[in-house]
Amino acid sequence: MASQQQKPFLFPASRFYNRRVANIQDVARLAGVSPTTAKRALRDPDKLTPETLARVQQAIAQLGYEPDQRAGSLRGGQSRTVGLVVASIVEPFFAQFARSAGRILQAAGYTLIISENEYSARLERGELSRLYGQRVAAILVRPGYGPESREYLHRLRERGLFILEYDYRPPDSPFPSVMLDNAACMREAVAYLHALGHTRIAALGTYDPEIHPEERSRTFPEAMRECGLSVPAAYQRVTLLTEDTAYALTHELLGLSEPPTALIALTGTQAIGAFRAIRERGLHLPGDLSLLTFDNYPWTALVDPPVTVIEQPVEAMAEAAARAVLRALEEDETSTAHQVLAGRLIVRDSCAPPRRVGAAAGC
Amino acid sequence: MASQQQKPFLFPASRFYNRRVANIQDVARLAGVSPTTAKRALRDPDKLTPETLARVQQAIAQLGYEPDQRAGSLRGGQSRTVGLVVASIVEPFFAQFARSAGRILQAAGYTLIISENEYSARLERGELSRLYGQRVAAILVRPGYGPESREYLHRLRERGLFILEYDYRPPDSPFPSVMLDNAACMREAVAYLHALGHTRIAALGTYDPEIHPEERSRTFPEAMRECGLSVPAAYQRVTLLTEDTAYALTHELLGLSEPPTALIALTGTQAIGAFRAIRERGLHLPGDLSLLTFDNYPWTALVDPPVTVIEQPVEAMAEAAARAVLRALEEDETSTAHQVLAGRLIVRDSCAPPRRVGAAAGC
DNA sequence: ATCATAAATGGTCTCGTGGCCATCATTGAA
DNA sequence: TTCAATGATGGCCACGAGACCATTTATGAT
Repeated sequence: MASQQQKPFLFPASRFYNRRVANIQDVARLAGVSPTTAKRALRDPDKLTPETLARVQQAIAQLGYEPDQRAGSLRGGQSRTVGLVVASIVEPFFAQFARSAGRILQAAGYTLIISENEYSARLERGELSRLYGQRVAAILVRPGYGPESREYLHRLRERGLFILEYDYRPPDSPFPSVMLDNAACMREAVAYLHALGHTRIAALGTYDPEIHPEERSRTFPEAMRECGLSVPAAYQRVTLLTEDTAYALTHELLGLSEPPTALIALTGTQAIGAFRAIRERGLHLPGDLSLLTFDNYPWTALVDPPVTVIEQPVEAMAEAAARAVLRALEEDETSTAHQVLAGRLIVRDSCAPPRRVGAAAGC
Repeated sequence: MASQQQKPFLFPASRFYNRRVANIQDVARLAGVSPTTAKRALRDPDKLTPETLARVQQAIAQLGYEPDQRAGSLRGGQSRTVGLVVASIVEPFFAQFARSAGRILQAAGYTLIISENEYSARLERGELSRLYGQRVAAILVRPGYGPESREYLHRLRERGLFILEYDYRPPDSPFPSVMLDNAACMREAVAYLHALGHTRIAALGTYDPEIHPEERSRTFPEAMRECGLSVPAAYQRVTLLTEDTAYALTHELLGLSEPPTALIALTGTQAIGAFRAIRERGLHLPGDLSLLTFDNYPWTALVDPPVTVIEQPVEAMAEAAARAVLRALEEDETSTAHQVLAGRLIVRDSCAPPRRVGAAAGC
């Protein structure tokens, strides 16, 4: 036991009396070498004679020494830490994304710090600050709605952080991104429903630049137009990506005098709300109504009928994002690429031709 | 623009040329005060004359200065960072736990670092090391199975970290803990099924000290005994808490010559596997079989029939855990309390009296 | 006017590690 | 024997903020 008397330093909190943790100096002292030599045992061991190396390693083992990452990163400016901002960690899409991205980054020696913005740029602003306080080297962000964090993201980039947006990308955002091909997915969804004979189709959420600027909502009317359809004004209602608002909106839409015959939920969470509302109204899928949703969550295959979904390549998206981070941090490659990944329509049993066929048909 | 020429220091990575981030010295220089005074503008502003304060604040705003948390924590030994080890972040129980605990800790100025152990102490060991490398002040851990991390947890405690276990607690573990009252929940579940007339009840997983040391499995036979029932040897099969193993086990159990009339899934994820297997065998709930599961996940209310569940007070558990951390870190209160929280049986429609009533009945 | 007191401000060291340069020892060749 | 080259090791400072003590300045009482 060396180390104890050398310095009479007391930590502020009484809990830490006697709790000094071994550092590289203690290791060096115990091994009878200089701190520099001790460090080399960790960083480039071949530079030491086998005997010295063994002695230092013995000391490390004896003291249970483990380097302090904070101190190590202090000099370089950034830490081997990456921030991940998700909208909501309880949303499986984000949980899976976090897991996949985290694994890749960890394998490369980075630690992920996750935070939530609840789809709000205002909350995001605070989270970004916290992450910057930790001097993360990069931030993967699913941007929240609103302008409150945009300027700050730019400032972070100027400070040397690598910023990447995923899942959502504000208009004209200059940051590299990893996105689902929302337009193509929406086209495929609409085309599929149209082919079944639907003309009165509603998406759970209409585009709104402030409240609901989602690409899926924006491209829905375009996809409809491509099939020669249009979205009735009564169906155009702004909502959020939460279960409750989707539930309320579904009730509203199905209460119309000319209700939609097919519903497209934009996320798996929305689909839960829609599903609840549909059941409450005593409607049966797919006879009374067709339902299609983004996100291939486990439960969608479990309910009756199993729900037709558009599956997102979550792992591939997370991997693309993580690899972009590694390229930027380790190879200095400041790409500004916008990666777009394809989704996949998985047809199950929640969609069928509409009951009472109206005027339009064919395509 | 001060700061540029003062030091000709170049960061190792070329990306950081010219990217020096403002520190408190830069602020002080710009405001024309000493670094100490500049710091005080942040920590105890009342100690400054209003004019000086304003000048420093102006400088802070102009430079966009934000303190480096790493440097700040270096001196004190620990950082304002807390590690959270979950088994799997895609399991909603853990995602919710992480969210709730994270919010409380963040509100108190801490940052949460999440990592996964996949129910394995071996993997956990590595994650703990990573967390310790960041010098987290505390670790909330859902322990993985196996001995590989126990000694290390003790060492971390000796180094001053506050360790708390939640959701699972190895036998004789000395660390404070926050647990569901698994025994009571299991008793209630078994009593409920028994009251419906079931005698052939199986839990999805039998206690095994190495592979499956879950309290729920351990207390299941006890709960059965209290109702005068016993668990047939054929039902006693060791499994894991994953969907696939639960799926396989359900198939096995239902393939027996005397299959159980009621199944208890130990987690929501297990329930998904069980549900799939039940459906594949063409069995109908609750007529052919009763199913009851831990975890009140959203989908359990959505499927047909809605599944009877035991709800865990996830938020309360997370809050209890987070508060324990804050008490330990801020008030120096090293409690070793084992908190146990009650679950709640939510009866829905997946349980009914068994079809062909065998010998036993009543209770 | 003088001194005591408190308020405001500054100086200096610490934390643990990484990077760079200096030093010392050893070896082999001229 | 001397010199150069190489290998092994050590010294020193930077990083950014916190803690503590020292110093300067203002205030008020005697």
